[in-house]
Amino acid sequence: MTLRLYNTLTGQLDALEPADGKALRMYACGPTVYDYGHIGNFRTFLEVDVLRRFLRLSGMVVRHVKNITDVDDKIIRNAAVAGVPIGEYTRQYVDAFFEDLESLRVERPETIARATEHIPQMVGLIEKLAAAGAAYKAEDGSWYFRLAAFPEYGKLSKKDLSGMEDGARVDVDEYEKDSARDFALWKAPKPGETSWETVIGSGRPGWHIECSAMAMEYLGETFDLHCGGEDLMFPHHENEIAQSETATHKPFARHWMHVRFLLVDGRKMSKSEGNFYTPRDLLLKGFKASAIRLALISVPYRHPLNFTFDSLTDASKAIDRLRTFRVRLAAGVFAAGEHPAMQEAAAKARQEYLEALANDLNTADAMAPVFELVRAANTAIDRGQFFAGDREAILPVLADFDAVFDVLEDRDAEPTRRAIEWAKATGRVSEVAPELLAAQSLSDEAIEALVAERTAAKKARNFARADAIRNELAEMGVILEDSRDGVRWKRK
RNA sequence: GGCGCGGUACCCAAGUGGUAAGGGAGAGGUCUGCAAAACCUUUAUGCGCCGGUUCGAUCCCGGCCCGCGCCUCCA
Repeated sequence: MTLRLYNTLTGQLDALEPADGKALRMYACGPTVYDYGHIGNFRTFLEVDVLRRFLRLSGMVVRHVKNITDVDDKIIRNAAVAGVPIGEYTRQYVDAFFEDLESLRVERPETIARATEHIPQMVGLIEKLAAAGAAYKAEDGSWYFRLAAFPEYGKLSKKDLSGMEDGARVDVDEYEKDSARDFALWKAPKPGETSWETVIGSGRPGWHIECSAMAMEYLGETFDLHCGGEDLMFPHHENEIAQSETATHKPFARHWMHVRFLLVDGRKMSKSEGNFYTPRDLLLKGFKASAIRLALISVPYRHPLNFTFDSLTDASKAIDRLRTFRVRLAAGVFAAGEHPAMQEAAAKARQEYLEALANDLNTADAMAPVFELVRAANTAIDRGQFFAGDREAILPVLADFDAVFDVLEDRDAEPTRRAIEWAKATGRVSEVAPELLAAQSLSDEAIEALVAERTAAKKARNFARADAIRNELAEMGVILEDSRDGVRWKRK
């Protein structure tokens, strides 16, 4: 099914297809690793994950490049304060980033490109711009892009900068620019700063140049899709377009996708507002990784997402409903045959699910038919009108759902365990929810033993003892469900 | 000031020019030793407010109110 995706460049829904008819080449702006990623960052990465997963579910081959900005002013400053080389400083955050992506089950792109490993490509691009007269070197050795060289500047963000007077907002640090809006391609080092010796001089790359250089390195001068958070639209992406298209005289990305911001309690998340959360913070509070994932992707990417703790609780319960249903299907014993109505319901749900996603990745709309199918199937099972063939019709629908949403399999213990380990290692144990520590201390074997004891007590009609065990487990965050096929338990 | 977005039930949140998906929560019921899970019933004559277009508007147009984002580093 062809995805119709909003294209910032054209302002409309455009079909997203590989220009070469083979593989969809996409570039997504990744993190600047000067600190732990927060849920706002991860919303963007998760939405891009939804995109690539849907494309793959549709049978498309995807070549996805994600960059890691491992050199910039903040990194240099923070590393200097810590008294370590920038590579050492960023390593902890790069590692943490990948760990968080794994916790949130974000698929790994085909290529991860680190800025510090592509300095020659960036220098090459700057030389090319210089040769074309679009880049110039300032007295201190910094290089700037001459905005006047690219008349189409502003076409992505629809900004008309013609009225902007030169010098109206001159940054005092950048007095050497020819024009106030010219942006840095290469920054000359201040004393003691990390720098590279290159043919264009000593220094470090400006931010925008890395994405142009790396995207072209792996995807070619023109590629299919460029993604990022809405804040990157201007000036970052606009600058990428300017420098890339000036250098190649070819369109840079054909399609641009921008993920809207996540808000917390209706406000932009920021450290100073005190509403700033990382996935780790939430795991330590006792929220499951799968709930974080679902909460962050269940609102379509083009709408602002208002994050609240309630949204996590809601997501967690929704996941429980789906997981419980799947276990019921898997564990149930059904007679051979099938029910026409159920078969039809499954086919309809799958169709509606795929159509919703194909319509600009409307995840909220996509979930509805899946839940409707769950209810229909539960009802049929309750009434004994559900057959083995119906299960076979429904399981693929759940599989398609999970190919994108990826929350049905319970893999929540590991991210939580990792977060607790991290908290212990970094002196944050006080931030760990007490019930989480209690639950962690209870092994699966210990739970099984208590469940067995309770079952025995029930058989002896010693309900007081049975209930006592159930309550004890409940306090440790373990929920029991009696069923005809035996007792099921799960961690809350 | 410029650009843009949103205001749908108790909460979250889709959606369509023809009469409001889904999730969570609440209430009542079925089932159960009791629970849990599941199911059934129930919860917006209403989609910020006021006009207009239309046979008909939550959805189109205009005005207004409220909230938010970007325009500077930022996912």
